[in-house]
Amino acid sequence: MSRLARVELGLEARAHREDHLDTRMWLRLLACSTDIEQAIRQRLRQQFGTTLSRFDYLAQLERHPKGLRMSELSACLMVTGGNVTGLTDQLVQEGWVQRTEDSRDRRVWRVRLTAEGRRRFEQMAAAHEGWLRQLFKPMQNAEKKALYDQLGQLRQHLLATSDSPTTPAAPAAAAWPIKRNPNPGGRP
Amino acid sequence: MSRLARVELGLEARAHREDHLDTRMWLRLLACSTDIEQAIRQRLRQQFGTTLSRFDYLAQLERHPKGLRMSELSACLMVTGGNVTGLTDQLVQEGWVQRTEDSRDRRVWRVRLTAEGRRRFEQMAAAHEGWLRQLFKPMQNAEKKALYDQLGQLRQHLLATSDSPTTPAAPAAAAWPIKRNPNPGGRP
DNA sequence: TTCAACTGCTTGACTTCTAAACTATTTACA
DNA sequence: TGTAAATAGTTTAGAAGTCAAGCAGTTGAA
Repeated sequence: MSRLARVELGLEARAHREDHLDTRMWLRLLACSTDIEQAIRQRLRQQFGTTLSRFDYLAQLERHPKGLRMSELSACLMVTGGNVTGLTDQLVQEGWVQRTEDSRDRRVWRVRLTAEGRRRFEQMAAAHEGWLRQLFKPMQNAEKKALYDQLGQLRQHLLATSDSPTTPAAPAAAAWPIKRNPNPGGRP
Repeated sequence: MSRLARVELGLEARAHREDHLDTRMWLRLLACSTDIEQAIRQRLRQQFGTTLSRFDYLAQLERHPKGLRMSELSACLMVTGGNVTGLTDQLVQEGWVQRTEDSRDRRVWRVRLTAEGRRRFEQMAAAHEGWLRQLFKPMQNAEKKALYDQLGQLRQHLLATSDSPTTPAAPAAAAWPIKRNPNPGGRP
């Protein structure tokens, strides 16, 4: 057994037997996700010298040959605009993507893969799919399909809930009974 | 609809229709996990002024009243040792946890919750469970149970696979056909 | 037509995580 | 016993993320 398994299944160990099913489900979901993510991250780094964020970024562009705006990338990748600016700067400098101006609105950048970027991304994508095939090899196809469908339903619920006005995104001014880090901004 | 949903379901948009089931399953799993994680993170920050990492850290300690070694925390939390050192420093300074020496081995620290830390954590844990209940409210109980079981099987497979010698953790010296960022370490 | 409000992106200060090198201690064994 | 290897934890440089402030361009209403 791996070291992780010996120490009570990692993050999932947070679940007490008496915890609510909701909590146990979430911790298990998180643990699976983290396991896989770390495996992918490691392989991307070792075999391609790149990171998961960059891979995700390129993957979105590959889906959209006409390019995407920064703000669209930001939404697709579920990260902030500042982050997209930084990633784009790097990838442009390394020749994977290019920024082009939008003729209608001079504020916007349209980003797309370069030919070279596309070629390289396709290699990574093929490897990526292979890794996943290997990771999920022990699962029956029916199992996979069932899990895929369950997750689809969960996602629907989540998206629906997140819009509902019954979930105030931010309680006007939340009480903060807890002292914040008195030294924000790095080591002494 | 939320902004995210309009833009093709976020990370899951990476999935082509023709992608292998493995890929689609992973992207969907990741998307669910990210959605929930961001919701929890936001609430922890707004309502308790703390972070998910700290919450996870405290949760592990709460499960282990006798305390844990740094290395055990590192394994449980699935993060590196350096990270645990940093989190511990903060939490000690803020009075949530305490380090005590191990009498048998002077290299090891045993970390445990302070009384105050435990008291405060319990408040957060209660809120946390409430948030999850709300997030998963639209799901049927049978659905939840099914998903929980599916994920359990997946986790078993993953842990088993990660140990198997057929998955070389690190190919001896991987080819790096890709030029690394020529300017490592920030902006020009 | 002009100016206030909005939008799209960038910047800068900061946090959190990683990987890898380092220190201190323990263990194994010749 | 003495020393090499292993182990526990810390440090450091760098990646990647957040948030908030700022700037340039666009829009809309007086």
